[in-house]
Amino acid sequence: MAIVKSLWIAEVHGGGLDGKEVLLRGWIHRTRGSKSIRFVVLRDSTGTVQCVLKRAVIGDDNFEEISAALIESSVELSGQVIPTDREHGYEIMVKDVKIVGPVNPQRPFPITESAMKQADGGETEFLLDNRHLYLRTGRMTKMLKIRSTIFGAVHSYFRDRDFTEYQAPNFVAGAVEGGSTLFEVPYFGKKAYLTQSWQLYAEAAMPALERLYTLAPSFRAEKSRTRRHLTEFWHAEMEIAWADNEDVMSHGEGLVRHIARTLLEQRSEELESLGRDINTIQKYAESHYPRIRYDDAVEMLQSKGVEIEWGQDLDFSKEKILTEDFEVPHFLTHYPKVAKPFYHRQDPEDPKYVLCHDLLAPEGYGEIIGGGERTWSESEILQRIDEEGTPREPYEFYIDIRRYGGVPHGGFGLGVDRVCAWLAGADHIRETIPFPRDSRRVTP
RNA sequence: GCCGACAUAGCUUAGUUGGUGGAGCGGCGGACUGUUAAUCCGCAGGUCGCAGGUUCGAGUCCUGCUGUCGGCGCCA
Repeated sequence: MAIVKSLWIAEVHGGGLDGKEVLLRGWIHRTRGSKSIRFVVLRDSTGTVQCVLKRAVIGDDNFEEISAALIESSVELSGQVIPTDREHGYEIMVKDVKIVGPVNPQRPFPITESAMKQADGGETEFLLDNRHLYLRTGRMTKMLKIRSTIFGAVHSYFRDRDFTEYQAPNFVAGAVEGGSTLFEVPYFGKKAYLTQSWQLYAEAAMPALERLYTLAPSFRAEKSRTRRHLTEFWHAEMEIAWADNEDVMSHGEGLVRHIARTLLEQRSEELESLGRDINTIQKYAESHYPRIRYDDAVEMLQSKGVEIEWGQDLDFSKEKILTEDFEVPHFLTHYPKVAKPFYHRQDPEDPKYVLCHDLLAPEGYGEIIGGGERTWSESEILQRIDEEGTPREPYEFYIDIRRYGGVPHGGFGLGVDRVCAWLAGADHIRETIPFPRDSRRVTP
């Protein structure tokens, strides 16, 4: 082919190429035609364009070949950009075409219109089994771009504020919380576990870096069957020295707003084509996120007739009722000490509570952040561990951080996939990650 | 861990009180010089998830198993 430089399809639609000859590379999205004319809708990572192939122009051999080519065959073609008043804006009047990677008619591309029909806002077993092929369909492609932008926004938020990115090991010896939800892996004759959180290791580096963050996978062996749980999920976590619960919360709010703002700037088109109302995201990007104390939340629930006792953790069914009253994310703070693990610092003003917070996303998406101020003095941490009945030994290194110049500090963890699901308006967290892992699926 | 559904062609599905399993999409063949999920004609494609049972006869009724989906708990 005479033309060397290939263009993106988005560049064609960008205008200014009327009458110019271009080379495009991509995959056949749709194809239809008759004995002497063929229409191929070509797709690349930037969009689609209709290409018109006439037998009289490209010759019999080329014409037969392109007419026989199935959906998802990869092709390279060159032709003239022509404006059209039909649906597409611009088309390519093709002069030359080459099939690069054909599709065997014995095994046509399995993801058909009928398979996709069910996928709109949900996923079928078939599409999950064929995830490697589903990725290239429009809905997943948009989701992956939104996801990438969110990941980028997490990095830019922290880096613009002088946080240092810091990595913790993924193989660990113990749990952050619970213990029942750890994935055990054999480790040269010993037992190791996949990390549930970066936090304990982050606290170790807190006196060195003071402001640190990570964006890494966490693993939880929960047999959860819900639309907001994965066994392998992406966790954006931060830890900051000389900070109290309020300071940490304002970073949580800042980060989420920054993510929403970045999406508006860079992915409005994708969001809208997934059916998301931009005004909704605008609200999330601009509003202040209210704070409610646990006690007030319990009262609100009781006034709605929900049966809840003080001291009980707020489970999802109760979160859902709470979120009905809010149009923007909101923090729940000051949980009862009995409901939270030892690393949450108890409130010096009332030791029944701990200085913690959860950020709940509206529209029924629920918890996206969990964080708070850490128990930072040696005496308090020993007291909290002992009163929980937790053995001290596995936490010696954690206690050491307090023995050598403990300072007030705190941090939070944000479920990035949950944020993707919420902001993109996905029905299930699985829609937001290329190869979702849950208690029943590790393939493909 | 608990509760509830579902399983029919490559995909999405219809299938009546139990009586020889249909369709649309996709594929193949043909028609058509501008289509838009192109259209029109034709063809192929099924161990009705698996194993038992009831019955003259089971996709349909019963039991068990497997798989999947949804919800709860747990959490991000």
